[in-house]
Amino acid sequence: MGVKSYGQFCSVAKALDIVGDRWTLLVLRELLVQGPCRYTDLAHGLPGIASNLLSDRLRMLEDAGLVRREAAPPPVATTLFHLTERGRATEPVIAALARWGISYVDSVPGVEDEFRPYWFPHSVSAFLHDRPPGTDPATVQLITPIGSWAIEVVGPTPEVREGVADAPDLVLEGHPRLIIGLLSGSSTLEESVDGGLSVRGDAAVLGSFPLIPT
Amino acid sequence: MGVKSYGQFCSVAKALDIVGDRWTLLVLRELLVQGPCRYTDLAHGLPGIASNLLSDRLRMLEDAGLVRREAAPPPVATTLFHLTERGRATEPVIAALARWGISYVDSVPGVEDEFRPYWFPHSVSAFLHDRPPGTDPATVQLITPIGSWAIEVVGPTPEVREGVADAPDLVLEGHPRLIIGLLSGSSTLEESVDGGLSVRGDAAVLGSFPLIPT
DNA sequence: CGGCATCCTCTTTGATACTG
DNA sequence: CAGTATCAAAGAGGATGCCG
Repeated sequence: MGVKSYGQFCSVAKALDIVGDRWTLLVLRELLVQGPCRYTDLAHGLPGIASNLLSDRLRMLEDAGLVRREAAPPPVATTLFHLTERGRATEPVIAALARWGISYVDSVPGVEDEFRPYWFPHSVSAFLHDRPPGTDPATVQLITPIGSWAIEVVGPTPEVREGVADAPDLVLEGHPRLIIGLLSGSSTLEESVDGGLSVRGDAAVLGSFPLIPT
Repeated sequence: MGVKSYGQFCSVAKALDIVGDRWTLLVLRELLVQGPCRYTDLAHGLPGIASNLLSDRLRMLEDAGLVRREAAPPPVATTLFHLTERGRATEPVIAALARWGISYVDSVPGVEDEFRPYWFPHSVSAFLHDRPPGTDPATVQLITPIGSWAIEVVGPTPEVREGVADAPDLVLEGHPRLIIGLLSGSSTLEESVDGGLSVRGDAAVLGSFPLIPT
């Protein structure tokens, strides 16, 4: 099982020998954003995966030393899948993919994509970057049908946390799709409002907002 | 052609919808490290790829706007495959994979991997990082059967260039495998010397060398 | 229920051969 | 040089069954 090695003396090829199979990187994404998972948690976060494939992928990741299987104590009373240190080290790969892929999230409108609420803050933080020195602190509150999150730019690294901030400079309310579209730059503020996004507060904050430079 | 979409509202999944197919990221690697390529240059840099697959991948990358096909003027007189801006933007993904995969390059000793000399400096630079302020400048000369490169740490970002430096602090000579093993930390200096690496000069330079922290 | 294993069909791949 | 064409083998997807 697993796919044939590329057989190249190149670290990119070697990496893909291990995590390049279909679904593998998404299994790692789930473990990164959900933390330790039961088998069914993983299956739920990977809609469409065949059960035998999830099983195969977990075994391969275990063999490669990226995932560890642990029998959880009574309250859970089942096996949990954990990332090892080496598995957690794939985070920069996932993050790079998340940043590159953000412009495509909005761009397949006809298809009804699956969605899990806990993916959303991860998508948002993927295109925040360290603010340049001298930037004013700012808080942007996101309110969606599937949850609320606050982006807080206080220290050098912006943080996305679940919940509602005290005195946000800006409140964006609407479908996650609209918020992603606006923050990623694929829609203008005007287009987003036309599409149904509610914008309250100081929209100028967006201008100085620490997005990833496109 | 191409693999079925994951159908997830997640930027990682969207990215993998486009670059997640087998061979696709390696085609991008070739275009990144070789620059604009003819079809046969790509085929040569991707040993083992079937011609129809290379053809498919190039068409998919073109359709997705990552690659542009151009008729080159007379001296070349054939079509060249270029990366677009969007294609070049995958570089952080490739780099993250290269860094993560570096520890596996050395670890499949039995297999005879394919090798292309121009991959080597790219592998080396993948695990160099910006030096901390106050680090002394240093030059390390690499000499291998397939070429020589100099790592120069002068400005904040180390540079790998082809050729021979004037007065290197350290010279490492041997098979690329040995050098990668040493620089990536998977072999000690002693093991590398035992394995046939020749080390001349100030080996202490390695200690202060700006490697990616493991 | 959680964690698979099996069986079956369909798509993608790999290898080789051939062409404008 | 830059692909197509063909075909066998492998992997993916889907359904269902099993076992603690």
